[in-house]
Amino acid sequence: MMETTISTIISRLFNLDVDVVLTRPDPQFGDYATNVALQLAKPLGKSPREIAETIANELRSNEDFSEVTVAGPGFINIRLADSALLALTKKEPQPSRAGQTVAIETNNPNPFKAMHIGHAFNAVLGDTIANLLVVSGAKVYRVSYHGDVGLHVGKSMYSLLRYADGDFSKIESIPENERNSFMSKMYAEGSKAYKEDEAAKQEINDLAEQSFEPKSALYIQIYDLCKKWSFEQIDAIVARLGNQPTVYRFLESDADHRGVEVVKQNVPKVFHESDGALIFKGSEHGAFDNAFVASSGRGLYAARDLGLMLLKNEQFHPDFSYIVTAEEQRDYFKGVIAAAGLVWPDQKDKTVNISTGTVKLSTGKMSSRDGDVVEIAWLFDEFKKAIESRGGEADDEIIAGALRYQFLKVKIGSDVIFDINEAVSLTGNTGSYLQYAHARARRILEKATTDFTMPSTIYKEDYALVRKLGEYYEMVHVATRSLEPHHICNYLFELAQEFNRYYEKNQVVGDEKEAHRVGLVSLYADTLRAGLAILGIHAPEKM
RNA sequence: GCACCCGUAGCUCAGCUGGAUAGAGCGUCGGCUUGCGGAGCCGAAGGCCAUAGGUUCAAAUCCUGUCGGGUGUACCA
Repeated sequence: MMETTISTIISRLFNLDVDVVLTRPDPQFGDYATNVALQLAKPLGKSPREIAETIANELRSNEDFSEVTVAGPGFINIRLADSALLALTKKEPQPSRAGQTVAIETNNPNPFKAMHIGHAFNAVLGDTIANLLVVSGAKVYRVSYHGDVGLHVGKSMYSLLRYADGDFSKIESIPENERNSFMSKMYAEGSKAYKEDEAAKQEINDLAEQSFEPKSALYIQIYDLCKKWSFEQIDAIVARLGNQPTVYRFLESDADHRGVEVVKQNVPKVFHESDGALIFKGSEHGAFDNAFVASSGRGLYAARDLGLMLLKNEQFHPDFSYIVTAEEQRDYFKGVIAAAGLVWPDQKDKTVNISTGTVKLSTGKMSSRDGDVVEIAWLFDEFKKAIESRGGEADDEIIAGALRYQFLKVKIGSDVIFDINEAVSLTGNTGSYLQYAHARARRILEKATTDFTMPSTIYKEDYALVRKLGEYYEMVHVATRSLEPHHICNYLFELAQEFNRYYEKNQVVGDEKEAHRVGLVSLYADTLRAGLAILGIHAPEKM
């Protein structure tokens, strides 16, 4: 590592231990830069430039460096020798989580409700973070978790039972392609009745209770069928979005009694009785006081999350367990995680909540509570139209690429303002730009008339591109360490721009340097494909 | 009320373990196409990085106040 080389030199010269940080400066300055001399100025009582010169002198004898200069207030700028710069392009990302086992929820839409764009956002983020964990060497289990009990089930069942009117076959005969909107409608109607009609509210509460212990055979028939339909829909949509399949589906109905058991066993050590409910005083742990078990004795969402932790441990024994949720649940999870740490001290901080922003349309926030639902199938159709209007062919992989990129390019935690026209425009910093860039590069390789050689020298016109290619492994390291996919988006976009600049001025096929240039194109196309793969975006050969 | 998050170009966002002239996309304006895919490339205009202080050789980045916005605040999930 270059950093350690430099810090070794510093400790020899000045007898001081410092963390050397190398940055990528503006190309005019060099390939790497460090400001250690500025940091050392004070403890050494010398001028930073003088210190920088002393260090630079030592570095100049290193054969990996073609030029070491001191600039500005005392920056040390390093230019790499061609061989060293080319070596960077072949460097593999470090497996910083090798040996770790992790579980991560990569989707968790509730059955009986419609899946909207917010679910897609969450699923894409979870899946991409899972990809980052894989790249960093962890053994990754992708799981899902679904709320198959509770009030929302009562709302849907209210409408479903009315629709069936005692006859199960009326539900059973709903054609496959109408099921999603049918379920969505059933939930909306139940939701409306709950708000507007006191009698309906009573009935829905009872039906919600029945999601734990059904009272009629018809309830069970409808519940089981619609749950099955929901999961079929969820799996299909998630696959269409380009997510890797999950290996296990956890259900709240299974987590519930395990969680309640845990809570009851830990009164009064962790939980306390208050107004008949069992609560955790989250306010003493940076969260808020929250009921885990209701006064009725019924387990609540928080208890189920504890039960889920148990189930995950039994299944996978993960070193870390990641849960990706919207930021609204941040304090809630802070409380649950704090409680879990007290219940199981050896599991403390094992569960990590990654909070995301919200997807908003220009018209406002979208949710399944009001009618302003953006269905994912509709989004796919819009993308398809836009791509085809450009004369392109749009399959699901192309569309999912555009959609995923839109979600992933902002820093995790930020809101995504989803402007359908912008998302669909396909120009600029978009998934389609990158997919197109890749397809173009592959076409060049296809047309090449000579066998390519891996570049061994760097011509003047190659420099910017080669340097960018050499940043890949560093960028992956940053992204995997922080579990922030947007770094990859930014990098790939910059890389593609750099290549397009190169390609604009330098002919590849037919040029006397063809073999060399085709080698560069090949390196570029492979890098692009590798980066896109982490994002879960397909790199097409043609489009 | 209290807690957490946020405020960077007209719009949408990067940059924030402090460092050299604050970047990109979209939009606007102006160029480039007799060559491998123009979904492209080049250029211009556009910023007291909300605001007032503080720490520092150095602040968009750290600290504090103020203003503005968002989210959460137990028996929904």
